[in-house]
Amino acid sequence: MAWSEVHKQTSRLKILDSAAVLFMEHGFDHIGINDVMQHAGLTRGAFYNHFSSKAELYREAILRAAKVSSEGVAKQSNGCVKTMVDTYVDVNHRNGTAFRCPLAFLTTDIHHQDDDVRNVYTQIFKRLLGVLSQGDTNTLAPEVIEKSILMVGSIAISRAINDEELAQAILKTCRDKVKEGFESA
Amino acid sequence: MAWSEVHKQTSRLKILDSAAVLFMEHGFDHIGINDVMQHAGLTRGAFYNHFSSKAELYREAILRAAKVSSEGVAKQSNGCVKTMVDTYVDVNHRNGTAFRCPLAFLTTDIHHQDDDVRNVYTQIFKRLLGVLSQGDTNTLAPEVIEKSILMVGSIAISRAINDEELAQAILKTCRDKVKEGFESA
DNA sequence: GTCTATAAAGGGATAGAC
DNA sequence: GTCTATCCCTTTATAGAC
Repeated sequence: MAWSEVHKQTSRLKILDSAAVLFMEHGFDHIGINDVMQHAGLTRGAFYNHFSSKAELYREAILRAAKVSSEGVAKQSNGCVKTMVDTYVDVNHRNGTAFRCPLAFLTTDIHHQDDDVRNVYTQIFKRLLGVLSQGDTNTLAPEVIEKSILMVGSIAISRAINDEELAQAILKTCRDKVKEGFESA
Repeated sequence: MAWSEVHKQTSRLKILDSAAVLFMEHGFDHIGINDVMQHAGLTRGAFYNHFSSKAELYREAILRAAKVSSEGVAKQSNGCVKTMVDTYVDVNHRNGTAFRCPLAFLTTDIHHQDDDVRNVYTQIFKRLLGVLSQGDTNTLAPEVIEKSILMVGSIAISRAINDEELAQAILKTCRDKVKEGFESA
């Protein structure tokens, strides 16, 4: 690959990483192209050499955030599902430290977006169902669905409310409930 | 009360009802003052005789939507908690027909707002905990928290995903789970 | 490939007539 | 109290120099 090609790919990834962090934290409408490019160390004009629109950036940023998020969880949990749940349903996730799962950070934002974005969200949710079903082919078993809603819902709702004590209680309760039935490492 | 006073209160309520519907359905950023006023049958210029800012309107609209929502649920359920859950965790709620609970429709929008808005959201959530605790003073019992997350989370997440079949499965599973332990009417 | 400059559109808020 | 007209700022997207 030529130098200019490498340079372009590097810039693209920087833009994508910045977008992933900023969109998850502040939502689609509160982040402009300018914010993303400044965070990436570039200027606004260069954006359209990498993405055709803000909407396209959003789609790719969600996938990027999901990748970073699932890799971050996997790294800490070493394949143990109970530890994975502990890492996901945690105050550090709620506060946006380390990683930010788009399922929980963008829940209601997604409903206002077009079908392309909603498809991406749906695919990521189905991946979570796959992980929770633990090899069982029935990803729609009641326990699997219930646990997925508790995981995503507890993070999303604990982020919305303005009461630290209640937020902590929500996280602890849901964390314990989701871990029920999984084998210890 | 003088005629002009009555007129003003009538206009104010029309604005508030329009704002409640539009904000719940499309979110804070996708609805302008103009949209709200047109929906209410008025023009933009008249808005600031009733509210001092868009943010103030948002706070009041959330409270209004919560009131409409809880009254709508109560009306259909006649005091029976199981029926209340059936009405709330339903595809008609998911699709925004009839009523729209701000807890589930604005979950991630709220995190981006100021403390006043987040306080309102938190108070509404605590009211739900009170209803689910059924007179028991311990609104932070694990079952109460768990049920509240399943109710709000199932509506919020089923609205985000783009797969009708999965959405229906989520609603049915969570509805059944939340009803466990409550007495039939 | 990245920069500066600018076009074009949208929306919050205010002024003043009636 | 409600209307029309307007100010002003933000933001997406494009044009053209280097």
